[in-house]
Amino acid sequence: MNTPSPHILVVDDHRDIRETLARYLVKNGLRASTADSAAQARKALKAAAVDLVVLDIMMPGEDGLSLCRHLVETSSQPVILLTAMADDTDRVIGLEIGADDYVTKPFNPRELLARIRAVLRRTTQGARDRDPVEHEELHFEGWRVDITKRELFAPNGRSVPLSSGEFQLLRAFLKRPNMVLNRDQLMDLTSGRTPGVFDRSIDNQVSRLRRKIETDPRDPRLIKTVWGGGYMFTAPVRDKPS
Amino acid sequence: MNTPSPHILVVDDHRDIRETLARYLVKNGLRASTADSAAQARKALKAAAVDLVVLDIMMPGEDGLSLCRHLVETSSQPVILLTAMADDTDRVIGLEIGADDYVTKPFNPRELLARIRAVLRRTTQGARDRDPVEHEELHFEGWRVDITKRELFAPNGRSVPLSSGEFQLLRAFLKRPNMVLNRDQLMDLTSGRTPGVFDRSIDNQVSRLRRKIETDPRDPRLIKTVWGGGYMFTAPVRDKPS
DNA sequence: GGCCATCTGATACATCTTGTTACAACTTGG
DNA sequence: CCAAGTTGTAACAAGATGTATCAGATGGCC
Repeated sequence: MNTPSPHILVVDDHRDIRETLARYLVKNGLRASTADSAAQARKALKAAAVDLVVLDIMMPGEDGLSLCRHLVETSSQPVILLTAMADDTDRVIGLEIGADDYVTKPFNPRELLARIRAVLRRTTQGARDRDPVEHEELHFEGWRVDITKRELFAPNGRSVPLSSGEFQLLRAFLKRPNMVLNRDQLMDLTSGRTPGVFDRSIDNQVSRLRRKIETDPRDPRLIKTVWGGGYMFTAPVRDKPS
Repeated sequence: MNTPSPHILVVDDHRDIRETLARYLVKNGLRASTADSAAQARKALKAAAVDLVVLDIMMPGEDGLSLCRHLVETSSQPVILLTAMADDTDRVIGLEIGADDYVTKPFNPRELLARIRAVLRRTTQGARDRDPVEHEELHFEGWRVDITKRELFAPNGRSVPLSSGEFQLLRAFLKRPNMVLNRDQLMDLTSGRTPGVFDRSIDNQVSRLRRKIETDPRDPRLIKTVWGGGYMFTAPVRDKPS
């Protein structure tokens, strides 16, 4: 399990489209989950770390456009809109709201896949979808992380010892920078177990990690808290210093 | 103006399309130049710093697709392909070659403009200055807001701690300056939940935000109250002056 | 095994955040 | 000026978060 393949969330109220598309994406090396309404989509987004959302804007109940607006405003996932009407007005509105792309039904799944890949290519940073190299090195703000050797080096070059759990947490953050990860997702990405009801272990690990990598743990610049949402790593992460 | 407006190169062998589109782009605050063949396009690319290329792939002489491939491989300009045929195969080929978007003729100029803006938004900050993380920075009245890092800096440079909710509210305002936003809209833009009947939470958040960013909270200069309408942020907001 | 250091989740408690409520001040229309 | 409705904000409570401390668990070492 080197680099997980990008996870796509397909939101559409038509069961056949939803399922067919998801299967097609999986067959092409992506991970996919589905939702049949805006409400369900919100739940799915909380349950797993999603990298891109394919969203039908014409759905009963909550408007797709409203969900799209909310996603663009508050989260960092790119959005590709899907619609039955080939109406120019709606196309433009979608793009102006901030969706990353727009595909009209009936769509060619191969085209949608190409667009998904194009958007991912532009939006993912770091080594997210790069080939697993044997010496995976990540850099941020002068820090250097050797993923395979599980070592962390401070900007001054000194090695900082991290425990296993702290390292897994850091790696989870580095692979998804600028993305809010809630406690369930972090638990899944680090230990893989299911969190208890009053589970504070992630909070503890974050606290311990902060103590080691933040200049001032009381005013964290790297690992931000998003109240009611989780945590977010914010720093330019790059693959190798050029 | 601090940041020069993006320069678009329109490559098409139809004079009317070329000129009309260029005029439309200029009218909408972009700079534009034109070329009627792949050869001329290459000259234009050498003559001026072009930010994005709109390229008709069906042209006499050198193939548009070949130029597109060349651009994608050797330069960093994003490319939007333009074509007369609504053939799926060509669409997909274009995207797979690495074009950033694809529009079929006849096209709605407003849509093309929206797509140009979308592509520029994605590519400008990222690839250009080698910083893979999109550093979305907004400025108003000496204040500086780092959207991705969720940080606010006062005119004196000192960091002002904002809670998660306060930050989301400020961001919603900054993205829509001089626009009256009612409580439902603000609720949707910040928390995404549906407001109760006697919901005063927005009022409270506004009050808390004002306390932090207004010089005199009792005489607010930045966040105005519109009686019976909502609130409005009024201050010249500009993008990162780089 | 016995000893020790380290790691990690659980617990507890201080602190922070936010929606709710209440009430005073203000606005509007008559 | 009055009544009804709207807004500002203090006070409060529920819930979320930060982290010190502790107890098992684990693993190295003799």
